[in-house]
Amino acid sequence: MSNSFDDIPFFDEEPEPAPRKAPAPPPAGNAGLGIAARAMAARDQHRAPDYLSGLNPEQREAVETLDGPVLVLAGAGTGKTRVLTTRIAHILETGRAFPSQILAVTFTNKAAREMKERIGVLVGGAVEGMPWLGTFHSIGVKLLRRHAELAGLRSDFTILDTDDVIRLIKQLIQAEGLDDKRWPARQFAGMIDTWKNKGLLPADIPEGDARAFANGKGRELYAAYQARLKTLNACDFGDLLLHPIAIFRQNPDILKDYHNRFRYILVDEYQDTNTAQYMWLRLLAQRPKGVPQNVCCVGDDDQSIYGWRGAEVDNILRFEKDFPGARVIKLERNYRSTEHILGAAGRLIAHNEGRLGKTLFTDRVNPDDEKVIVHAAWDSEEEARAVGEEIERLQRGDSDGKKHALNDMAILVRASFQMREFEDRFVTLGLNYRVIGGPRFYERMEIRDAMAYFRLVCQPADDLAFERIINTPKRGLGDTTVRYLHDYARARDIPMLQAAADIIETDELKPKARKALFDVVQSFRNWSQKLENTPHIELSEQILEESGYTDMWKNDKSAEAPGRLENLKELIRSMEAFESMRGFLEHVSLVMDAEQNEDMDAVSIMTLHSAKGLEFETVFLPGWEEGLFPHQRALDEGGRAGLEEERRLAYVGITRAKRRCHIWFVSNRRIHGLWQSTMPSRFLDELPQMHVDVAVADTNYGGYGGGRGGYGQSRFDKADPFANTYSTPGWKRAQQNKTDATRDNWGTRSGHAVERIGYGESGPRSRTIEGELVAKSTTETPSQFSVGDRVFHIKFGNGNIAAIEGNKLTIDFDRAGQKRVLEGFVERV
DNA sequence: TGTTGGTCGGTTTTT
DNA sequence: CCGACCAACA
Repeated sequence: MSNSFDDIPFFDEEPEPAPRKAPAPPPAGNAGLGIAARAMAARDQHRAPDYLSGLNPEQREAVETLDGPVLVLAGAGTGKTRVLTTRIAHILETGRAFPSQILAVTFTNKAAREMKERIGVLVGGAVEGMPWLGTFHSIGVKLLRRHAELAGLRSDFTILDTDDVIRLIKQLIQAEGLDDKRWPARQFAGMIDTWKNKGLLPADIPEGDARAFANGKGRELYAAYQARLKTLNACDFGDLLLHPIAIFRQNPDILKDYHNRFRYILVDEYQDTNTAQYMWLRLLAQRPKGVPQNVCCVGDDDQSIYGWRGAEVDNILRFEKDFPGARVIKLERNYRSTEHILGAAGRLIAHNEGRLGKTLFTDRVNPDDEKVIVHAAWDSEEEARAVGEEIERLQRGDSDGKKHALNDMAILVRASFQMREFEDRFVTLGLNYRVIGGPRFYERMEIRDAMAYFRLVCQPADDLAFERIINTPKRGLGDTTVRYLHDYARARDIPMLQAAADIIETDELKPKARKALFDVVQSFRNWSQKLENTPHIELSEQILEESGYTDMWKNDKSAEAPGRLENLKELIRSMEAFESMRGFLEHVSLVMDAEQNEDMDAVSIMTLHSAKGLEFETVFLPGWEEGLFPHQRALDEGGRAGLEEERRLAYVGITRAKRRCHIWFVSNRRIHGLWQSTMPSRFLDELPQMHVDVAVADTNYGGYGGGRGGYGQSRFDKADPFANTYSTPGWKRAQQNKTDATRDNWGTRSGHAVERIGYGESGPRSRTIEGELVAKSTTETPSQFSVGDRVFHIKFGNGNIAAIEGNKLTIDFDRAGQKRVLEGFVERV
């Protein structure tokens, strides 16, 4: 069957687009001093081009320093994207390079899309001429399609998603005769990912890593995985970077071609690059001595929040070493936030060591600007309720007479489980919200199934797609048949679809299975033939109809079925934007997200991680408690570095706010089903008092607790409401360790609306302070309580102990019903 | 082949 | 405590 890839143009077959306004093509060989001089002259003599006006001096320097390496340290809200896009426009307008000679790399597809749009606006018109603007991965695919054979692949290779990868690894683990329960495929997929992020091939992985998995067979398993990918004519995401790196290293002539091609290289979000990306970049950016390395990296070390998935902040920290003579430009003038927000964020991030050091400032100071407000709530339910009320207040315009749009507000959480409470609350309030992130369109089961059909039509060797849909819908081709097919194919080193075609010629299978398989094979033959001459939309619909896939969902009576059918329609609709089925598949494998509905006015709820790069008038930051934020695991696993990354996350959160930033913490949170008392986040102590207000009693204290010790005014009555809470060993140590860093905080902390419920002496909840673990001490000491004891709990009131397991008590409360709580939080009455 | 019960884990996510 | 996922069943 023909499997040509003619519809994907290779770069050197594209006609060179003429520069839009540039008078002459770039001079070959030298760095174009003549043009530079002319551009400078043009700038000095005439009015600067429109696109340069309105840039501040630093931005302008970043745009106009075209020769040699440049590092732009762009703080939050300092116009980073503007610099990047204007710089590209400037390169084009001064005729220094054709659009196809600029390599511009982003991390997300969204960023790439936005950059394209904005360059289009600046240069006036479409930017189709920028074929090398994209994510590391999409550019990687392009390179790899061009040189696939050098990586042992054909140019029509498939890109596997995580789901495929896990299934494949599982097969390999089982094939090795290993227990896939003991050695989970998911975990190994994670290990491979980590290795590939570091640019490590099977031969390169540390011996320790290799031994740590699959009875010491880690390395073999990784090698087997790579081999299997090759036979499948497939690669995973990591390979999109690693294969090009290997190709460049082994073929200096090819690398040289690209050196000649890419006159200018730009990298966005440089602080998020991992080692593999760094290696890739260095290969492309390096130049013989004397030839300027026109590489411009833009980033912010203070916003590096992806260390846990392999990003190396170090890449940005050592830029000047890597590219000698680099010009380093700091953008510190912030156009987004009020002085209070910048002041709070700046003081917080100053607690990190090992930063390049920037201080954001603004001179648009307004005495009416609200300080950052810290609120205390009793528990997460009250937190959600109070945030909901604040949102409604803003919406109505109570406080300042202005009615605020929900679109201008966001709730940024540390962990996604926090979202639920807000969603619940907003549903009851009838408040529109949208969750950003979460499960994505192309990850839905029905979409993946449909895509598997399309993949198999385009790429008959895609065994993973074959196995996914061969019995979906049910065709009576169960495990036994599939395994037989699998073994048959592996033994002869042919694709399973081919194996199926062979087998139906024999009488190996039972008549029923044979008939079913025959039908499927026929169908695929039919569809593959139509691939070249039938419009892809029509063919796709046909495939889903004829395969019985849509019928399967039509006959499904479950509640989700109609939604799934709707998604399938949406899938077909989204294909219209593409020229061919292959083009569509490529897009989807790289761009996993679908557009969000922006029309509705709604509050956004998302994690801090997905908020990077966004901005909102008002930002709510709930859950600032030790253990949650900074997250306990970040501290346990990352120590000081982990803490600093958490702090950067907090910095990212605060700097998302343009005008209003409300931070919340609660005293009680249910973690793994147990009610736990929590301490306010240390980050709160790191905020400067002069930019922060503490909201006093701004919530309705409903709930339990009745009578005695109830949550209300009384909690402020105590001479020192922190006496109990802050008597844990960890806290004491933190007090001793206090440096000048905390001196400018809120001093005595007493006006602070908090009370803890730690009655018992340092309960079972010691924490980590400054990266030092004070163990999550669950030391099993015999309980001081017995079943039947009458006890009091500050949240739930009085009750009787029904059961005791270690330090966990099950208590029948008079008013709150049965709850499980840690014994440190109750006292005998 | 679909249901059920039992176990395990429970931060962040792109491509 | 709750949900996802997997193995054992009817």
